[in-house]
Amino acid sequence: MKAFAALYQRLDATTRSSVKRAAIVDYLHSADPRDAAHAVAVLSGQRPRRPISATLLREAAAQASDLPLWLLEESYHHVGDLAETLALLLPPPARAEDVALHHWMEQRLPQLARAEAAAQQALLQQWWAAMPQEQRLVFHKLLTGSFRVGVARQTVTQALATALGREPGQIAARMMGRIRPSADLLERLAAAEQPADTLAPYPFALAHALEGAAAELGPATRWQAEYKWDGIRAQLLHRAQAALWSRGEEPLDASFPELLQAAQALPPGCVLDGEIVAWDNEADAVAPFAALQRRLNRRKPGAALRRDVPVRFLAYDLLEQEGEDLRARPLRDRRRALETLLASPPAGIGLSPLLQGDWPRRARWRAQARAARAEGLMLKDRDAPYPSGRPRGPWWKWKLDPYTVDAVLLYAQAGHGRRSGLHSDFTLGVWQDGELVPVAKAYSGLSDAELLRADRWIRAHTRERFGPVRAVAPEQVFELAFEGLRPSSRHKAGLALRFPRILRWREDKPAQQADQLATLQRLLEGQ
DNA sequence: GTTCTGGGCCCTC
DNA sequence: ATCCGACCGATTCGG
DNA sequence: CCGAATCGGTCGGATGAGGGCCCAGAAC
Repeated sequence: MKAFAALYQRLDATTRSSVKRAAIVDYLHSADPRDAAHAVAVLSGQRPRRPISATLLREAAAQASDLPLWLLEESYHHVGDLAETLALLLPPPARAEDVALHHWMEQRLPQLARAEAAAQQALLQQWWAAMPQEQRLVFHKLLTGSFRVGVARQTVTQALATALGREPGQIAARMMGRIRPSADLLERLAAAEQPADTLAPYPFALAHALEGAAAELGPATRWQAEYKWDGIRAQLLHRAQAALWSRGEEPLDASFPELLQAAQALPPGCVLDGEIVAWDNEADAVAPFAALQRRLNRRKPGAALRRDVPVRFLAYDLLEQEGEDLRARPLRDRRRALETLLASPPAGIGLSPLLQGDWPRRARWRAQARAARAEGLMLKDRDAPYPSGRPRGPWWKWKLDPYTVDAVLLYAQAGHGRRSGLHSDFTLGVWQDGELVPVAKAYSGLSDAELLRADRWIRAHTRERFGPVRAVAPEQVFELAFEGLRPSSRHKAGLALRFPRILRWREDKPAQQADQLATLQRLLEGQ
């Protein structure tokens, strides 16, 4: 763990990816392969399930440091990071022993997870007493689950490629899906042959938002247009078995068994890229995203739920056919192969239709997108291979224009991490019968300078404090942009905004001129 | 003792 | 999802 | 011609709403 803690410190001390890469390479060269395997898994975002609740952890830390719980909480609010707060407050260890990372991951953390509450705290006391101070932070990061050190999967991939002397592309392909952190992980990543039994997906192609006019992309015939469905992006594959993967590389097999069954009817050795959508059988159309959410994260959807919320996989790309990787072929070829493959698709799998026509015609498709339960259109270069990651050029999302609303700042709360100490988290409201009712929280959209100015204003105009939350004089108006509305119990207004963000600070506008709740309610009904 | 509720986490968008 | 800001590498600018 | 400024592309970090899961503690 000593070497891993040192690696963490090197990663944490810089924002330069070149330095981060070098630090990981150094670590991989010197670490025990068993430890390296776990380090790779953790750094690339594969975190163990939380072995102890935050409450028990805090209590144990309060006891170990002989501090009252409230003081620990207060310190946490100032530091903004639980793992760091605890690392700073605990007394120095009585003795120091170095336990290997793989031992922590394979023995001690599972042991902690299995233990009863009292035993968990006893174990922590025992471990803290023998843990070198500089290892605590990393240890707490492993415990709290929030292992964020600013290392992208890609950084880890590049470091692995350097350390193992392989192409980043090969490493990236082998890192897809779940990583098994066994002692031979590095060997497996470096091996010349891809294991035949893999059910791993391909790296997902992602798109940038289109800025400017679509016509600037060139002739419409070069661009394939489809709806941007409001569902869950996924790869559905059939190799030795069927499998379904989310964009975050989480297996979705358990949640959507009917899609797996459908995939088994496809010829083996094929991988589809597409969108899982909820389906309205009566209307024979896509159902709202909210319906789909009831299916997501279900361990085992019951028959009633499956009947209530039927789903479909709308395919729009074919990445593999008869075991052959098609990604290098131009989209027009892949699309043709996809249409042939799905000429008479199994129940549950559909073909996402193309939206033909020139740019003005496509602008009209886009204008109607909301009625089709789509968020806009996708525009894809027919001559381009399947993109890896999110490059600029081959794929664009041409979303609907967002709605806007002018809302009044009601409450503010301090942020975390980079934002700790700044009141960056705003709750905003609109008018109803002469009162302001909260409709949304928003932070993003202000520059650092504006945030600093807003923080100063908030401190000077606080009316009341509820713990970390301040109620402020209802004077400041912010223009919010959002993608849609839905009924909500979270906010007093009874509705919530989707993807709210601050467009600008309307310092020119008095609070009385902010928007009315009725306006938003009408918008919700009209949607 | 059983059921309800709220908070934290973690996934989607 | 969204957004801002920092960094990186390549290209252009200016002395 | 070479170093400095600039620019597009990427990456990192901090944040929204909603639903399921899990656990602890309260209510019945």
